[in-house]
Amino acid sequence: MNIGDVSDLSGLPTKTIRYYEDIGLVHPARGANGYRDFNEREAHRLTFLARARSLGFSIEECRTLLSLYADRSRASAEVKDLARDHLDRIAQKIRELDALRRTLETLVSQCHGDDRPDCPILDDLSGTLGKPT
Amino acid sequence: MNIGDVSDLSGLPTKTIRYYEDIGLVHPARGANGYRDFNEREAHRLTFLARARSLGFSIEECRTLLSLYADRSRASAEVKDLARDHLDRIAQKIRELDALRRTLETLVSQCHGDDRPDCPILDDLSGTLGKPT
DNA sequence: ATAGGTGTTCCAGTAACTGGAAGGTCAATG
DNA sequence: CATTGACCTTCCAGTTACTGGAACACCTAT
Repeated sequence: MNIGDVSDLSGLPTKTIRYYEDIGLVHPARGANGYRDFNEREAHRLTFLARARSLGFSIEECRTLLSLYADRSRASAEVKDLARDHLDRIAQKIRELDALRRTLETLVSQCHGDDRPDCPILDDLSGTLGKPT
Repeated sequence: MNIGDVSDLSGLPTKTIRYYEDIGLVHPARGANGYRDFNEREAHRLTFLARARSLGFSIEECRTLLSLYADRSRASAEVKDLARDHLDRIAQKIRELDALRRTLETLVSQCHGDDRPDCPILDDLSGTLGKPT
């Protein structure tokens, strides 16, 4: 398969696939014309990567997941730990964003938002008032 | 004030402050020795930036906010619009992360996580099963 | 004089791509 | 056979918002 085919298959842009080869996540063979030639296994690694990335795993986590996937004797506990760490980070990020959202909502609701110049949002940013949050 | 002083004041690392000067967010004067010399106004801009960044506004949004802040005649509606756009993006991000969290939670809960090799998480990533989410 | 704590510049690296230029290859058509 | 257009190649640069480090100047105090 050429790069365009695995791109269609995996949903990853060709640019990204070439990048993944650069950083050693896939190892396609090369045809006589210099084109990359993906076999089943390499194509499968790409769909695996696409899914793992869409779940928010970092490239390095994906690298680990791929090696765990290739290791037929690894314990599922290793994978679960990685996934749980990732889950914790996501949950933490959500909490942070939610705190941010609440602060911003308060500020936005306090700003009358008309053509007058006084603005509680800028007042907060400039620190001229006791800060909320 | 030297850069170290405004760093203490604003909570921003000196590296970041130099970077902010590079990209034109602050314009400190220079002393005879070549050291940056921050007056009240420039120091204030830095605390403004620190707060705006901590609320998740991008550098370019901060640039806009600073100019709106400097413009005594601007309408508060402009600021409110910017803040609301930002709020919308945050809310969207939260929704996405939450969907991710739910998917991962399902996967993690399905994995027995012991020393056996079979693992629903990897199965999902490899696409050998109907995908949840 | 010297030591430590500042400050300066400049270069490179981070994460994960993305865009674009310049050019080679392939399949089909006229 | 030539050409067209889609596809492929490599390489370089840019993105975001910094961060680290090297090499060097300066300032204060002992």
